[in-house]
Amino acid sequence: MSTQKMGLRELKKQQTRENISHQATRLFLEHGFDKVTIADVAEAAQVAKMTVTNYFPRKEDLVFDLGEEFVQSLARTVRRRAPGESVLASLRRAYLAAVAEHDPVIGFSGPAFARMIDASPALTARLREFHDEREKALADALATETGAGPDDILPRVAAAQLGGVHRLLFDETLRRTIAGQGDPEIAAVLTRYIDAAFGLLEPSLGGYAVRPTG
Amino acid sequence: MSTQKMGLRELKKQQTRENISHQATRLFLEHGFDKVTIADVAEAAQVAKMTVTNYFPRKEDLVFDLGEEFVQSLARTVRRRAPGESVLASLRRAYLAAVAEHDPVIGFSGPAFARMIDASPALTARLREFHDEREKALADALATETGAGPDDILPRVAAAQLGGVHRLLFDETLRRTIAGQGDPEIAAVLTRYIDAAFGLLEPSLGGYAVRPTG
DNA sequence: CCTAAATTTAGAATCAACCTAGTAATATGT
DNA sequence: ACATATTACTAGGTTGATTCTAAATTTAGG
Repeated sequence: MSTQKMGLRELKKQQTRENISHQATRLFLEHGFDKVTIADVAEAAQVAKMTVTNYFPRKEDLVFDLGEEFVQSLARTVRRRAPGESVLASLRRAYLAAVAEHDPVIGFSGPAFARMIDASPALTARLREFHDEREKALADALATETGAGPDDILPRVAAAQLGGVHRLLFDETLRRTIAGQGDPEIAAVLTRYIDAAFGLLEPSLGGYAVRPTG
Repeated sequence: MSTQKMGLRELKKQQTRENISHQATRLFLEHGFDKVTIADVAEAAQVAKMTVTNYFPRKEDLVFDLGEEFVQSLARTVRRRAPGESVLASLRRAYLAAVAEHDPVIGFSGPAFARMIDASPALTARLREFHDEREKALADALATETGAGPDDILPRVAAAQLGGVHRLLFDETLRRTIAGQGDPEIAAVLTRYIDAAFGLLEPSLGGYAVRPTG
């Protein structure tokens, strides 16, 4: 990931990718996602169109740099939860922490970015896909953690409920950001919403998949 | 909706639309969604390409004829629930009924159709969008039913949980259909899954939005 | 029959996505 | 250091969904 142990070739690839991504983001925020073509991005980054497509197979990928991090976030939180902690408690704790630091991964991406996503059906669809992947990753983690079989539906139901809450709060963060509210204000509201949403899940999931102590 | 009180023009439009949809479905099931072009559909239906696009703005719309029905189904069930019945109970009852009659709207669409969707990222994405619209429609219905304000998140959390379960069961139906299981067999499994999934929601949502008696 | 409105058509333009063959740069083995 | 194999990049073209236009056709309503 870092520049450690990286040859000249890897370094240049990193630079090319970053340059393309940077130019694309700049153009998208300036003119809107749909108004900027792949050719525009290629020209701004001084590379061939094909090079843009090589690094970012879909145009939407130019926007969501944190996609992989986003997809893995819930599954990772669950896997790393402390002994004696339930899945629900670990996710709630992690979410509160992310809210406190205005983490972009939960939606604190700034007004321009939020507007750009909201204005583009293609980006909204891609975001939906990420939510889906994240839920699937969580379901897999839950199945592994609880030793459930492939036909056991409980991990998937739990993942749907938990993923649903996270998606909801993400959308709310975006919505309020677009409405012009500041991050601290949104964070305050989210804290209350977290209590309502996770609190509702407490009776059904509070005792689910508590990691054994020791 | 019916052919009642319909002039010649409306009738022909209906026929044109049905013809296009029918030819498209036939071609898609035969060759796969991605292998058939809009031009192919237009040629088979003996109309101009533009006419296909006029009736079905997106290529995916040629496939999902029951889309609007699908989107409204949960909200309508909730609005029509009996006095004294909770939202959760009404949805559970409606789902069991749909399973019993192998309703296409919950995923009983036949192996060829299921495979077609599964094989096409565009159709999968469109289906995701429908799930999303359905959840939003349900959230609106719940907000109206409970007289919740626009900043009340409870209806949206409930809709996310309920919509999540429905999406899960839909996907499971598709998955098993693709795996070659017959409708009766799938219906039997679903009945058990319904108990597990709705049962898990019982403690959190069992008392939510019970319609007043009288 | 005649005119207005709606529908359908043919044709072109745009652009994302994909493909291919060739060129340039880097890495590797001697 | 040099030759050769890999890998990255480029240039150019193809496909197909989507959008737009103006013209032709069809229907509705006098």
